[in-house]
Amino acid sequence: MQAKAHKVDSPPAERWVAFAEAELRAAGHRSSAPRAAVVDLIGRQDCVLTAHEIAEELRRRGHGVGIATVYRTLELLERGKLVQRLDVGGASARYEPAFPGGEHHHHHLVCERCGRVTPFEDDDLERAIAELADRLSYRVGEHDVVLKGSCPRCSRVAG
Amino acid sequence: MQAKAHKVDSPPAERWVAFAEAELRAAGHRSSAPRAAVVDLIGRQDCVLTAHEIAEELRRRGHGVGIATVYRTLELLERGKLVQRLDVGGASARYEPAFPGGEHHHHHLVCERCGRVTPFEDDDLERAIAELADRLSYRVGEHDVVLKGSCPRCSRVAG
DNA sequence: GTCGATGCAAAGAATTTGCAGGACC
DNA sequence: GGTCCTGCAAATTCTTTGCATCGAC
Repeated sequence: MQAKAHKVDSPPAERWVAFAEAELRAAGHRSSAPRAAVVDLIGRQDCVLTAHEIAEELRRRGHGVGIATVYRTLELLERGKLVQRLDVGGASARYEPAFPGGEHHHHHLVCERCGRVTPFEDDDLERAIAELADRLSYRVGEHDVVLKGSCPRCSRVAG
Repeated sequence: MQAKAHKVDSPPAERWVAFAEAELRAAGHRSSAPRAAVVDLIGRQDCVLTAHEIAEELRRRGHGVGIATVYRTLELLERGKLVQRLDVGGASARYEPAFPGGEHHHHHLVCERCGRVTPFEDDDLERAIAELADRLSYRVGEHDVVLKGSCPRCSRVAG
């Protein structure tokens, strides 16, 4: 339960991609190669991505997609709760696949030195948040806790 | 412990303002009216403010301060750990006074409907985070948990 | 054939930076 | 009087939007 506790079991990419495409279709959207490429990339990445990173990676793979299309697709996915948007404090927002019913729900640690984003799950934290929400008479929705700190590697190197 | 649990005791503004000014001075910075106005406003506000809000409020009070100066002052304060920067998901960053030694440490709830930001404290959450950090062999620094949801008022109005 | 989707480029918004002049010590 | 600070405006970066064109259904 030490250094590898941060490794959340990798989400079933294929399942999410199929699900997301079906949802978009069901919502009355047409299918298209650029959009499919974006959805596919998001589903297969294990780390959170920025819009720029998505566009860049697709270009590298030869399927150049306009940055506007990337943003429009992300907005669509976010509205359908198919992706989770993260604000980890950098200039740009990051996105990751979201599963229905809160499956694979997790949070993130951000290393302030190297910028690495590490997912984690924790039942105690979840419970604390739930009790908290009751007490505050606040309805907490799809919360995402972003903790900032220094990852093991960076802590070792520089205090 | 119900609807008013979100009211954290208001921070001692005067004390923070004096402390921040002393720290800046000690760090070798000169004093100036614009910078003092920014520090003073941050210290007296009970809610988190954006750079734009700070500039706007100061202009309203007749002490127009250039937006660049506001940003430069905020950066200075942030580097000295005199303010805490918050990314609550909007377009712009928000800032609030920070006290030495983690005094008045708290977190925030953000209402996704009305945008209101509400501070809260919670020992259980704090404990869960501390244990978590150990287990992950991650060194968690000045963490700030931002929970998003729907505040009591908005929940009552619209489901 | 209609209407949504795309890509480019322009528009916007937030933040940073260059620079000339002014203020502090 | 030298150096730091300020304000303006230009530059950057991220994101959104207008519009003509293309493609799915």
